[in-house]
Amino acid sequence: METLMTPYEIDRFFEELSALDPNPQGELYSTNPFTLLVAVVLSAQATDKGVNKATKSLFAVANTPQKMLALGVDGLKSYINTIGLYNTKAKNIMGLCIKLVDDFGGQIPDNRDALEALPGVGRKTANVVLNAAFNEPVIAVDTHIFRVSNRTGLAFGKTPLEVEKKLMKRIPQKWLIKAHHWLVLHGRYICKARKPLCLTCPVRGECHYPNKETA
DNA sequence: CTCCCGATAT
DNA sequence: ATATCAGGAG
Repeated sequence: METLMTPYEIDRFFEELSALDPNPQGELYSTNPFTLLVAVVLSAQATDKGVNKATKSLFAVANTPQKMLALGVDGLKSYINTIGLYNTKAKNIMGLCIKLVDDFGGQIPDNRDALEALPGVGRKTANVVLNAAFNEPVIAVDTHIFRVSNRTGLAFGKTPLEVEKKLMKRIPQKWLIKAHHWLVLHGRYICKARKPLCLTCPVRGECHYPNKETA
């Protein structure tokens, strides 16, 4: 049976991450809120490295909804066909651009309901935009944060939404905005899905993951 | 729950 | 060879 991190351990946990990386940045390439939104939609079940490779040339040509629409769905596909699930992503991005132009004057809406009403945008993507583009203290629970939370004992849950609600209650306000990036980066490079680097992990002292001696 | 679906790490 | 990657829609 796994145990939850104590409030004291949670504070230590983020103190450690803060000391190592005081100003954590996302690794998805973007130039404005619109390209951020598109990059996050493309990043579903894909590595950000692979997404960045495609978006570097795409965003040079199309950094607004209007310019994206001008490419046409097949033109867009020619840029992103190295990314998994690219057919549905291309369709969603075109629909998303139409809605941005028709309903929001080409701007990115700043509330979750409007964001989630865009094709291809669910709660996780909406939360990333709210956090990164509008500086709101929300946690977007992706595959990394879901795994890190359940492993370390930061928060347990069977679904991302369940984990998100618990994280919002358990993480002190002062860490909340940066916690999102810290947890994603920690999951990507240390608390990896396959071979977590427990022996050299900076937050080993606070972590409740069993079997970390053998990993 | 299934489908979408290429690149990369192991 | 297969698990995994800043998930979302039907």
